[in-house]
Amino acid sequence: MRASSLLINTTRERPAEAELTSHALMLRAGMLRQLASGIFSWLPLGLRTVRRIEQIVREEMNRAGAAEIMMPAVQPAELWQESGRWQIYGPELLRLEDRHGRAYCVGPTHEEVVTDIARACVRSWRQLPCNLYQIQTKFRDEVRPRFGVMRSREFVMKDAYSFDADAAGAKRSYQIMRDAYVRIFDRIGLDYRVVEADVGAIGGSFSEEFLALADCGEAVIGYTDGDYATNLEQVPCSPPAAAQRPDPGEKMEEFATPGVATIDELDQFVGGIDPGRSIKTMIVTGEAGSAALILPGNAELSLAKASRLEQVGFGAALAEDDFVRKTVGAGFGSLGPVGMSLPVIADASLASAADFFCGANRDGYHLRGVNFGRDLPEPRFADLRMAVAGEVAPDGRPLKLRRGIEVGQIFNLGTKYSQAMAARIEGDDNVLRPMVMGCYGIGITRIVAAAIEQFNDEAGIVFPESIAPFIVAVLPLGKSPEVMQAAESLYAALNESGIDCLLEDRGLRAGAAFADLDLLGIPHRLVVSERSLAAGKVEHKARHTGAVSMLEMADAPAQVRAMLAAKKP
RNA sequence: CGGGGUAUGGCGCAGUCUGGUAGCGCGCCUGCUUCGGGAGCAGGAGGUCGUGAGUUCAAAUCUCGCUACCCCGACCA
Repeated sequence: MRASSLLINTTRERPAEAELTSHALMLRAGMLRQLASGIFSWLPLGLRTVRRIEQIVREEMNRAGAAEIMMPAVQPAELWQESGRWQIYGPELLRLEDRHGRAYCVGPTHEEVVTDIARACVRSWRQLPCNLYQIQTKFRDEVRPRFGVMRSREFVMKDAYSFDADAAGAKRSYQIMRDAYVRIFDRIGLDYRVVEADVGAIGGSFSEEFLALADCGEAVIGYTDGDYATNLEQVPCSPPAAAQRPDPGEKMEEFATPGVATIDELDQFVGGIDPGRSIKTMIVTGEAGSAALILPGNAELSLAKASRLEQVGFGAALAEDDFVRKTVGAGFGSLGPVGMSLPVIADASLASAADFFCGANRDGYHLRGVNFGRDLPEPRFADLRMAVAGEVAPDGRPLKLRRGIEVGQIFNLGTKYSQAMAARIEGDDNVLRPMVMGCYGIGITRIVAAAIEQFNDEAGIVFPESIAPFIVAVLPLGKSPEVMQAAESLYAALNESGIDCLLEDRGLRAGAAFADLDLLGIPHRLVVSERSLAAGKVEHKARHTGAVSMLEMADAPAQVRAMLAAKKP
């Protein structure tokens, strides 16, 4: 392509609305334009990178035996009512009506539609396993979109769905997808980790996330120098050293703590509490009900772990202020397990706690000298807290933390949707059973942002060859016909040899052209000038390393090809 | 949904307190000179100042309402 036809629109200044480096660079490079909150247009350069990512994904999905389909973005409410999600999905689902007053939604995901296809089209177990995928625009009405395409409302996703006759088959399909994902992210060149993840509301038995490492990521990975890596909220905490619980040494007494609402304030107020002896109480509500969870004052609650409690159930969230006030009779900051009407579940690390401090369930008061078994019933203990850096991970090594951007997630779904929507198949034993499903997502547009977050420098984007909008840019310097002619034929030769090439034909001055090409992140730059042309050569510069070398003009396409080939694994 | 902020040309901003000619930088157009790391000079185009009402002789500026966008929090298969 010629730069003159690409509507290249770079800016020197960093746009005010961009928080993240990647977002700012995408806007500066003219890849993207925001239309409304969380809704973007992709401009020619940006779209080329999107398409290159799609192509890698498509090739690997096809290689893995998945078949591409295209499902509608707008979906009838009936299907969602059938799966039950019309009621439970919440405001993130964009709902609308057609002219006849019939209800629809803009698809945030496609389990319902694909299950409908499978139940109609899969007629024999002999057609299984079956894996259908699409690359398509999704819409999720996020409360607060942010960080450009990192968390947008409309985005491009590859979603795949596998159907198997039984659990063993589903497990094989899952593994095939997992392998495909590893190939995809390796080919793109992202620095990423595969971590065990929460199955969340989508249900199912097992899930892993693919996280691109980046400080701006919203997920935290707990990992070790060994193979261990899990989403932090799922990392099992090392069991407490089996200390004997000391006998109660103090009498329980209530004392006034005006204005004290946090553990830190309590600590200050009392004048220093042993970390193990202050307890915080959090009221959590999920699908199954509410419970009072107590944790050491310095620990953080994992809502994912709370969701696994039978008393709480899926979707655990901190209870509303009103609910707490009505149930307990006190507000946040004065809650405690003594005399609590809700089930009390204690973090395992509290098993040996004695003579502790906690809220009194009366505003402005706390209790001291509280002991399990004496002042309140012996609670049930469970692993509730978020693991912290340095503690012993399940593989015995010290736990480390790193942030990551979720670029893919794969689920073993089980029969949640096939059961609800009667997507059944008769086995070779003449018994009708729901198909066992898996679903597999990749955030195509989010990968663009994640990659730029990983690959940039002061001058701009440093795209890997895998997803760069162009592999090579040919830049003629000077206006002589000879230079233009040489640049044109070099451009043609490169294209002919199958290398995606940009001809920088906008007639920019050298400095401006260099700056633009650096900003756009094109991996290889070939400069044709009168100087080099006189020697029959062309100057090559690698964006990644900055290394400059002179190539024989006639030989340049072959040499560039060789450089590309050398990098392939 | 709670808290904070912003809205002036394609982009970044000043002007608002103290009402009176809409301004600067980048970019864009024309010309001349220049031409290997964002050139110089000269000339020029482009804005119903988010929106609706009000106050006033007069509103970007003051008052009230609305909307959009950004940030923090909550939320997020």
